[in-house]
Amino acid sequence: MSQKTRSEEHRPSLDRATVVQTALELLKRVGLDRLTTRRLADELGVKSPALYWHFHNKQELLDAMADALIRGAGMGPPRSGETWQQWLARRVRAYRTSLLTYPDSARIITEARQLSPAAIRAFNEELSAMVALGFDPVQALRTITALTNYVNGFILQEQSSRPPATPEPVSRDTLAELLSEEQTAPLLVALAEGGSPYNEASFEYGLQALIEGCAAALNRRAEIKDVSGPLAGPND
Amino acid sequence: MSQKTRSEEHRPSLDRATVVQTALELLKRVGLDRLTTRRLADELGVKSPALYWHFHNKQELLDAMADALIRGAGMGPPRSGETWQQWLARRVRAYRTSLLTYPDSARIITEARQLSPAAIRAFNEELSAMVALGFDPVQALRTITALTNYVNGFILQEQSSRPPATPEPVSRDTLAELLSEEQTAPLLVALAEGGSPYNEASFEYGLQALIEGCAAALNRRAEIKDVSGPLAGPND
DNA sequence: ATACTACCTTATCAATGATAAGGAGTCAAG
DNA sequence: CTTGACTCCTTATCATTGATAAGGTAGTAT
Repeated sequence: MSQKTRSEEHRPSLDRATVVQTALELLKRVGLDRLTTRRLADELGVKSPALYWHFHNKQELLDAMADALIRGAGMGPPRSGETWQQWLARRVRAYRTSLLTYPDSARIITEARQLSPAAIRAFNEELSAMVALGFDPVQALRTITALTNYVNGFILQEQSSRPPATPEPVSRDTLAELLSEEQTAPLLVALAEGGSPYNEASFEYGLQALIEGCAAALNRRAEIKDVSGPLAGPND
Repeated sequence: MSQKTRSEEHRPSLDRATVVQTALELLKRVGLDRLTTRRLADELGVKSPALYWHFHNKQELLDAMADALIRGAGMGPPRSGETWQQWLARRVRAYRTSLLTYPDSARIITEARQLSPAAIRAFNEELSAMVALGFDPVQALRTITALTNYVNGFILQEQSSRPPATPEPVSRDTLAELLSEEQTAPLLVALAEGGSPYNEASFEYGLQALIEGCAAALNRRAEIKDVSGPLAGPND
């Protein structure tokens, strides 16, 4: 009774995977606030209540979308010969690049309530790889957590300014007024010389800083361990 | 005609400041998704359309709330004798502590469309202080940006798991199952030894790493400048 | 008195997430 | 072949929520 050899015909037109896939495509075109259940149902050639057969509610669909976004964002083990710094930097860049192709993706991810077992397992795999590279588990988790929070925060801001509307929160002319005619206001100078705080260079700055800072913390701990007990792992 | 000596009576029961204040109190009690215009109006002893006299739409109210949250989150110049590392760390901690008293505050801030001139000016003040401490404007902006994005990302996750419901995304027992009985899974070990990735220690780890990494970048640039041209600013 | 402005109310929308009830197809058992 | 059950979708219908239109009331200015 549980083993159901489904015949070829009457294959249900929907399943979770296709719904999620279509939802992501729709998201890419119209953004999160126009991603309504009706519109998505239309896209699937179906009426909106049909979605509730496959998902308890919209949040569950959004969770599944978040999961798909994360899993499509290039998790994976380090390449051979890569330092963990190179690996994690590559991974974080891939994550950002991937998310930037979907508007509001960071919002969806940060508001997701829970991820799939598969995603959690993949995450655990990464921790294992880090441990293999010399991290202890707590540091590995905290390092990934820090990186993830940084990227999410960054992308969130990057995506919150609508592309068609304002490339920056406020136009530069308006800013000049606000800062009371001082053309030497550091904010104006910084924007003129460094561009938007949400460009590639700005992203790299924080990413490198974070990774470097984690490396420093890791080295300190390694030294301490070396002193207190020379049983430490592969610390080159 | 513009100078209106308002008589004592018939003082309008609402103004933006009180609406924002009441909205923040309501937020603290019920959270963002129950912060509806009707409920807020009730709280103010008024009918919901009255709000639209003071705010164009709900987003504008949320923007004002974001602004109030930011301005109440302890911006300010460094204390005398403080290194910029100490100053910024203190500032970021105060920001987090302050935001954590309001549920969903990070969501409100990251989704805000624009801040008030006052907030922008305050931000510019901070950049000025950083420049006075040896930053060039671009680095100052990028450093603050990085820190802000990290904190926002962190708090967002911290606040996304509902306090009454799940203290962690998944319970530890469930996790154990998911990770296929391996009690040595790094994720399990890390959680057991280091606690939730959204606790104080985890926050401090990333904060310190980020600040330290920025310091390293700053030092590198200072050295380069020292070599290429000794015209650099107040550099110790 | 008249007109004007500031501020709020009542009535009403449209959009959206969600549910209830039911129908059409498929399958297995008798 | 009929019956019942299960899967998956539809039609009808809600309740909630942000928002607007139109109007009223009280002061203020002319």
